[in-house]
Amino acid sequence: MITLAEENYLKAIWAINLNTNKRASTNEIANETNTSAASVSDMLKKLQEKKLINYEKYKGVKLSKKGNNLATCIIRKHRLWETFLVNTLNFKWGEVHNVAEQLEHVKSDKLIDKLESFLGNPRFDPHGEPIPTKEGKIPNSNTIPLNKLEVGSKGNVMGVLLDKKSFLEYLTRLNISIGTSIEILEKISFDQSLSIKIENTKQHISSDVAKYLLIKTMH
Amino acid sequence: MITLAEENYLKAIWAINLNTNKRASTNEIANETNTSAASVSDMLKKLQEKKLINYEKYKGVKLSKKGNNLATCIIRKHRLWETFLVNTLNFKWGEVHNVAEQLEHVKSDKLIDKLESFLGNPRFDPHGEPIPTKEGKIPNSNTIPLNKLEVGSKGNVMGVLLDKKSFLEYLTRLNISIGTSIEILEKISFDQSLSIKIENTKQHISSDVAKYLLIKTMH
DNA sequence: AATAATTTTTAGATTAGACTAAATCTAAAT
DNA sequence: ATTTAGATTTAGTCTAATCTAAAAATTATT
Repeated sequence: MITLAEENYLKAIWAINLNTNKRASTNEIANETNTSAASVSDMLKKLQEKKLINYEKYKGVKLSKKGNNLATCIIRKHRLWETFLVNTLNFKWGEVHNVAEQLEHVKSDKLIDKLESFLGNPRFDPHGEPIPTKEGKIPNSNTIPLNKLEVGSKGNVMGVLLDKKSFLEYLTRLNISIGTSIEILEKISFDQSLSIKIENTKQHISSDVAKYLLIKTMH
Repeated sequence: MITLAEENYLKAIWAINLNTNKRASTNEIANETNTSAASVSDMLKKLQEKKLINYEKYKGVKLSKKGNNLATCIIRKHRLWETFLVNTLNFKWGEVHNVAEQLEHVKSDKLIDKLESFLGNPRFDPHGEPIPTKEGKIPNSNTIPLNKLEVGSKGNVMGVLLDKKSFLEYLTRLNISIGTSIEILEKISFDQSLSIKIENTKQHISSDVAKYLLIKTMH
């Protein structure tokens, strides 16, 4: 049986592995889970014991096949619950993260399957992130972060890479949500900030914001 | 902050107080929570410390005002989630208890309020049990257990007093669900078992079954 | 009323998950 | 190649929630 704390560590390692594609370090995990390096070190031994990760002292960790399946399953639950909260219960997209973090740990395969079909088998959650299938496949959205696009490109916002309240509320203030059309007018070479046209209004955003916005370009 | 274990103890005490209307004993609570009397004794001190119960050594416990409010709130969540599982996700009424026991601990007032209004502010759950309101009021159903009725009475099943899989599956086999019409044909004085007519079919049930069936009589 | 049976509490351990502080290892810089 | 800075692990505590076994209190029985 897997505990709640273990699930949260797996999720953290999954997120680090995903972004950087290299072994997660003890400090990175401590940072992601808001715990101390010492606690992480303890927990890595337990997860190794349960064959959920590949761990060598001082060398960082990767999820094992088994650990990856479990983590993917938790992400699946998180994103389906977020979809439920926004689409069915009319939560705003910035309010759902904390609640979904609790709901994702509820243990019942039947529940999540029935929830999925009730929601109409969605492939993306309200932030545009792909929802893993029951088999663990992660849909491809063919999107690219806004900061990787060239001046002149046009496209639509398909998702965000950061599920953080302050970020999402800022987007709302900028009038940006899923589907919003965006065109890059100018890139400032000094700080990589961008002048963009949002639904025909000119705005200026930092590169920090741009890197978390997923765009599907037109071609 | 209240922990998961504390919530479960409050629920257990609530259930015992409800049925017997007297102080819950250590052993009763241990039985209800599947723990040892020693564990209960420890926990009662903590709950007393937090002013959630009135506890005197060797004298049993009652919920305090504060403890009762909290317990009612948990029951409310449990019953709303059961309603969701049955009405929205099409679970069978015998399958929902374990899942609802997990969902009831999710902490978010907004979630439970939105869920309630999504479900159409139901007053009774799929087992016919009253759902406490946000203010803690418990709707009255004007029902009476089947074993308290006299021979010749007619009525309809409005709920069950036992949320246990084997019991609910047996009811399904007897063709009994919420709304089913029932008439008492004969009561065997030896064992208090009953001959009843269920939707025009004759059946025989034990007094153990009868006492958990809530009937609304016609008059 | 004294004794027996039962219930409840206390005492002492255990486990999971966290922490701080100290020790050890790795990697970077001189 | 040392030294040093930074990362990681170990050692030792702590708290919450559980347990068993023993002690104490209450209740029931003769």
